[in-house]
Amino acid sequence: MSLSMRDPVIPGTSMAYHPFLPHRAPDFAMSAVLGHQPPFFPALTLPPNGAAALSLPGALAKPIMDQLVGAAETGLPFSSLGPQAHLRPLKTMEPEEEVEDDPKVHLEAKELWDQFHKRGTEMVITKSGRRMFPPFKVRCSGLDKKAKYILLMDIIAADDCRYKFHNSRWMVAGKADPEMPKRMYIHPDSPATGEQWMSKVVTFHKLKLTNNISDKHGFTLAFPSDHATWQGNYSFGTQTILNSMHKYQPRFHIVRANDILKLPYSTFRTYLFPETEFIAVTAYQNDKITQLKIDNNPFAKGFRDTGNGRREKRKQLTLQSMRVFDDRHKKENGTSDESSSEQAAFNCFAQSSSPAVSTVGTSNLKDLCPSEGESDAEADSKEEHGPEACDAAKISTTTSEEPCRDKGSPAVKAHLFAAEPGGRPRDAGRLDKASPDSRHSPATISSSTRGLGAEERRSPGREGAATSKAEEARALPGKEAFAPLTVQTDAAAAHLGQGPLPGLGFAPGLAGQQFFNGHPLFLHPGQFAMGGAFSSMAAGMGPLLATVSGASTGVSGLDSTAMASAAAQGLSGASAATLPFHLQPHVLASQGLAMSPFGSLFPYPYTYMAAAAAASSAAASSSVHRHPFLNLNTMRPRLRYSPYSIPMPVPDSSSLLATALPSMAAAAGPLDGKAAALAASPASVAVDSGSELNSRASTLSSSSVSLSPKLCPEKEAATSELQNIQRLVSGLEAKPDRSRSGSP
DNA sequence: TCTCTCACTTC
DNA sequence: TGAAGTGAGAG
Repeated sequence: MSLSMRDPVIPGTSMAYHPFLPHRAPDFAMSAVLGHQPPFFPALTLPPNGAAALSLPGALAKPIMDQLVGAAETGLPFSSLGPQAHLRPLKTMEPEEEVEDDPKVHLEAKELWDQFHKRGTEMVITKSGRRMFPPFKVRCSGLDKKAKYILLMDIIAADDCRYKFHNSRWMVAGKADPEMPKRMYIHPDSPATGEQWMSKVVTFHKLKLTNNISDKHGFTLAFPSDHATWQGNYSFGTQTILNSMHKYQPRFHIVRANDILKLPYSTFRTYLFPETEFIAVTAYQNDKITQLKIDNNPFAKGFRDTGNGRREKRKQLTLQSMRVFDDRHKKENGTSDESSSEQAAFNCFAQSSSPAVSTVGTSNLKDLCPSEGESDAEADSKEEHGPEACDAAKISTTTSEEPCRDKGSPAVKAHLFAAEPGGRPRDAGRLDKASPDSRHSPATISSSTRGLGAEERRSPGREGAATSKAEEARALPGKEAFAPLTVQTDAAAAHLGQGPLPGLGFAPGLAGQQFFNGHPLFLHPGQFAMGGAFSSMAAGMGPLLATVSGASTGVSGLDSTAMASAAAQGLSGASAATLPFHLQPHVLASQGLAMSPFGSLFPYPYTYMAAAAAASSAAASSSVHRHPFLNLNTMRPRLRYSPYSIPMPVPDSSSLLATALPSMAAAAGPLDGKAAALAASPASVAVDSGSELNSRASTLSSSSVSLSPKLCPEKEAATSELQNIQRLVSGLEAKPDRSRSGSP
């Protein structure tokens, strides 16, 4: 399908825009492609000094501005420009010929992410910028070896809430603060061939998170246009600006294009990994997360119990305090049951944390165990000890904390697509999420502007999974179950001429524009940013910016960071090592370009949640904006999703997988088989609308809720007790240091 | 809550 | 050797 097949932008409603250019560029480019003067061009014009106005880094500004805005530099209003403008030849603006590819993305360091998700999902942001931890790393497969791809990442608000850490858990504390300008980070090695990308793990460790709205790592620009759609700032930079105490969801995008200029005309495949969702904080709130990072981040090695640094000294001090406390406690209270029990717990805590007592190099596991009580033991054991200690450490199958709190993938996913009419905090909805471990599944979001009928599908499996807590629980101890939910946006069909699409988060103005619908990059004008590519321009952006067939940059740098987490990952998972990728099908073709039909998506047995990522736009309502994938069912189905859901670890079902994906099944380990089994045949179920979705969501929610009661009491009791102990300890120390107390 | 400095680490 | 990434801790 060629670009010419797309419907023209509806005059006065929405305007296509190029992320790096004034909004007119794309339209103009399109006009060039179409070979005619766009009739809808208003009188908007670019400032003569377009390039300067954009304040783009030289390396970027040059090629882009020269080629796309070159005409503007002459002072000519776009409206007067025609195909004869100084734009690149039509040919170069056309999308590359269709290439057979079927990108799949596997989140690396998944074990670590899972632990991260279980423990509270805190991600530190600082004024100067902090790297993400766990590091966002993915492995791609299914790419066309010869074709070039641009890989991007951005972080979007997960909901409209502000959070607070209260009583050892995250709670909604109100409405979200105004959203920070969003940025899109382009992997510095982009563009690179599929072969190059697939040869290594793609890491985004250079992306930093900051709360400094005025950080200089970005390039902000203001558009001169009066048009509401174009107001706002675009920023590009190595750092993504986030609001502290707000929840975010990283997204990964694959775009097959050898030229950044083709981004607007290329298919965006967006992948979401629920377990990577996090709450930005300026200081750690949850000790468990701190511990996780200390134990897995090389740079924090100095704080490990096994180290010789300050941590060790501090621990010793703590030990002393503990002894004092212990003695005093005995003298004062004698040995009542209560004290005994408390003491027992305390001792457990202390002992485990004591290097002398704990197994070599595995002290942390126990530290956390008592401190939090909860089922974190499993998590802790895994992460701290790696696989070897993990199994043994799996004490609790109930993610006590999880059920009670607002986390959980399956439910999350359900919620992602559940309507939230009252603007109900997504988080609230999440209260009923099931534990994340049962389904950390990557969500794939593919936006498409093709004229397919809007449909929503859900795999039967999801329902079963949602309702089957037992199974979920069962799955927890062992491996992760995957609850796939695939959603495909079909912007074009969904609403052409229908006006605003709240469900998708399309700005009213964009509703009628299919060209860019479903394109995350374009649907989030205010959120677009370029990241590290600029900082490391020479290496990464050079090629990217060199429009045409620039020499493909190698991906040598992709794997540069081998975090300690890798160790943990490797340890804990036999799964990680043996598992083939957790592939994510995505499907979408942006702008009418024919891409794999949805049907082709379902065959993938993996857990995916495809959502309408693209949806949001600067003009979109805040909630929608923040949640492109939410409220999908608030209106007519605009999404086609297929939740593969769930945890139906039935051996037999694996056969299905094998059938569907012989090669994959063969390669996959037991876990995969399970995951596959979980994924019901997507094609088989075509949910027609939000109503069903809602009902399903409801089911999920209710089921989750019902489960909570069972899991919480027990856990809470333990937690409470532990917390009491912790408080006592805290009382003795200037600062509570749960994980480090120890006793002789 | 946030910011800054510090000691420590990796690379 | 030094730049840069860490969490702790103080303010």
